[in-house]
Amino acid sequence: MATHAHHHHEHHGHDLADAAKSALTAAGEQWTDMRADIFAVLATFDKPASAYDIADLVSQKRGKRVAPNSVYRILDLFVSNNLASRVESANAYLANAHPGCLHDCIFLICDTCGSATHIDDDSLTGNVRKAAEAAGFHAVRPVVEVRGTCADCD
Amino acid sequence: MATHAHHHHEHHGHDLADAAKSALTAAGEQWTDMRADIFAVLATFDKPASAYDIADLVSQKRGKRVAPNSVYRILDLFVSNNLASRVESANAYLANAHPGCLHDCIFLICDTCGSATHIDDDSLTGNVRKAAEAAGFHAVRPVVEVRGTCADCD
DNA sequence: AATGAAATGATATGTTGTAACGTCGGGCGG
DNA sequence: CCGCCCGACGTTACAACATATCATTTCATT
Repeated sequence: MATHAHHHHEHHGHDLADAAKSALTAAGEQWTDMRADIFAVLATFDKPASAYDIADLVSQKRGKRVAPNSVYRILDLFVSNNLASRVESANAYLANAHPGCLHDCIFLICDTCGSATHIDDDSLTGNVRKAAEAAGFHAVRPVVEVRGTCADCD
Repeated sequence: MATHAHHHHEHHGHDLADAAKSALTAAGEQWTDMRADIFAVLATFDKPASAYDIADLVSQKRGKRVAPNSVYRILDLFVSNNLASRVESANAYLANAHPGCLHDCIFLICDTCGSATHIDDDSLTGNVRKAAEAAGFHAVRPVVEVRGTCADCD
């Protein structure tokens, strides 16, 4: 079973945006309007959002075209600072519900409805890292994702 | 430590192509020239190969353009029949060294040299599946990949 | 205001993946 | 042998994802 010593808030809505802002500014980065808008849009998704999805919605919201380019830049920044994660098997991104708190994330992606849920299991991802190190590999970023069907779609 | 009860041959070269052919025909699929060529090319890579890489090389080999389209079709077939795996975090494919033998694979991908090594640890991937099921998720395909640096590049 | 650094915009292009439909050839019933 | 069907492959077009390059804006600092 999963055991991790610390406690998480799961932030939501405005609260989440605040936490994101705090985490980013704490890292010495700016919290600009553009970044706020992109984070806000990303946070509305319950499934992984592609950079182009986000670009479209932010463009609407601003009444002015925002190029994918800009979105990618900011998503990369978010990922670097744990405000968001990239879901590799979906070429898409998810807002992190507890920004500033570092984990190796595990994602469960439903192939039917597309929703993704996030679980933490540090012992499990720790074992993944250990297995890699045992093979003489220096693990930097474990990618643990599970494709399947969620409880609702079963 | 990893434990798995059965034993693997690690096939190589012609031996590997033979094993692939056997596995595919055993599944009721045909082993055509095109499929043989694509498998052969894929097997020459020690790092994940993109469909386009493969298309280029097979085109050379045949002296006639082979469209990515065709390559994807055949790669999908290979993946379905465990002759190859898709490396999600690299958008690329690897030949499976022991075709016909079903595992949840773990890949270690070096961000420096691009090489990928494959390890099996059924207890580990089993735990990933268990963690997913515990969350009410029906796991079909675990994706466990580790980005980092290999022993040679350290 | 002038400067310089960071953020964003604009444009182009590269890479990855799929859809739709046409053609070829081998097996099979007639 | 003939016509038919079906699986494999070809061709073209396009959709989706991602990055490169350079210009412009913004804004804190001087």
